Amino acid sequence: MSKQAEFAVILKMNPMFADLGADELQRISNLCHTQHLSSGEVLFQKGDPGNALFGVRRGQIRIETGATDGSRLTLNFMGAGDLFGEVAVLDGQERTADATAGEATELFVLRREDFLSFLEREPKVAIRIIQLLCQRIRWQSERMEESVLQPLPVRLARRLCALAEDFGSEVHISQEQLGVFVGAARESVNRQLQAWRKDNILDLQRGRILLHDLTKLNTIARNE
Amino acid sequence: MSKQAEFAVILKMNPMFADLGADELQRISNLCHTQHLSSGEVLFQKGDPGNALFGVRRGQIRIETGATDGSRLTLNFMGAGDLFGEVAVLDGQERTADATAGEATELFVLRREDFLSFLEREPKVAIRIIQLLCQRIRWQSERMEESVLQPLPVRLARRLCALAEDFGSEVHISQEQLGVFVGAARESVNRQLQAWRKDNILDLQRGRILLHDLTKLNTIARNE
DNA sequence: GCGGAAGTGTGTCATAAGTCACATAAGGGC
DNA sequence: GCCCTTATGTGACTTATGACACACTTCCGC
Repeated sequence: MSKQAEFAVILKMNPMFADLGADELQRISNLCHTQHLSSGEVLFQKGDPGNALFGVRRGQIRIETGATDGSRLTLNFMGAGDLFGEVAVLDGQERTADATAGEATELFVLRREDFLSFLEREPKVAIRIIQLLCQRIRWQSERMEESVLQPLPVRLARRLCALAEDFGSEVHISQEQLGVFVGAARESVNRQLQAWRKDNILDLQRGRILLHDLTKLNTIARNE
Repeated sequence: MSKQAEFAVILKMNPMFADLGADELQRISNLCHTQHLSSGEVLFQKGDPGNALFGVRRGQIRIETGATDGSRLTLNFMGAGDLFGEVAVLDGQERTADATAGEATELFVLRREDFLSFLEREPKVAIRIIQLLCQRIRWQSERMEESVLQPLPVRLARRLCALAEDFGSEVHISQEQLGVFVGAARESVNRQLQAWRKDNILDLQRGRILLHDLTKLNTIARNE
């Protein structure tokens, strides 16, 4: 499969591009480049202009933020097939976090200038993008109301399910970071995880969580 | 001032159109129509296709939702100069709430089909709109994290300040509805308002709140 | 293998906010 | 005026979660 075709597949998996036609996807894919990073190399830092969209071809990128106390907290992991910077490529605003390669990584790069001039030549695609952004705005505001008002177990279950999508049943994350993800204290996260461990829903090890029963976790996440 | 010029002024006041040039605003304004509603008349209902953007020229529109128990809760009031349906006009999705005229009302109407074909002819404006939507997405996600994690007094103060922008220092709203706005129980809202009344920040009457000290309220809203 | 750092487990306490249960008050229609 | 509905005020209780404190464990470098 050509590099471009591979990138098209990744785009297609992202909700933001999923509804575009094969034809349009292919023309966007033709704009892409690739970039290699060695482990630990910095892709961008907070404050850099957001001048591209990235797709992970292989390897891993960590999205992290330098906390005020000097410690670093990982906000997200992007693995093979993940796309990030969809918004930045469109509006060029500053990056709001740092991105570093967690291992040797190869990225697809779609540069802002290339994408914008493409949109200018293809107003129909631009309108399509507008509609997708609108969907995202709606989706966000639904989630906003819904999600944060949920009790901690629900938020935690949702996050774990989401992580399971990316990493399978063995999620490599500290309870501290999990707390940051769901907006809760580390101790509260720990207590909830302990409760689930007693119910054989999962198992705990230093720095990782083994998910045994995704089904139950999903039920909790739905909060029915 | 011509009808179109008046509409342009309203558009300009909305963050979504504020950064467009005078020239572009004027061309958009030229697409507008007007519509008259008598008091109590229904503008649209939940589930209707979102086929237009509206600006209130005079009068008042209530955005409300039929709760499952049959009672109606007002989610928002739109007064003269307010714009609503910015997202619907772009993506045409279903309305998520009902809109009714609270009094005799005259509206500016920008129809979806007119706006989209305008964007198709003017890809530069479309790209501009894309960037504005992106800003909104960023703004939303910042607020999402920030706002809902704030304690109730902060959320309440913010909402009251926002209402004061629209209605001046006499806000006509029930404590019940205020509770819905900030995602809190009516009783909690009442207790906080009572506390502020004791501090002479505001005064309470049946169905309305008199804001005496917006400055203090703003300080609380900033949560410093 | 020692020592420190980082991650984890748990008890105790404080607090914000929801829930329930009333009492009271203010308009509105007759 | 008189009732009825709706809005408001408040006390008592419960619960979820954060905050602090501290023990214990695992890993890693020297």
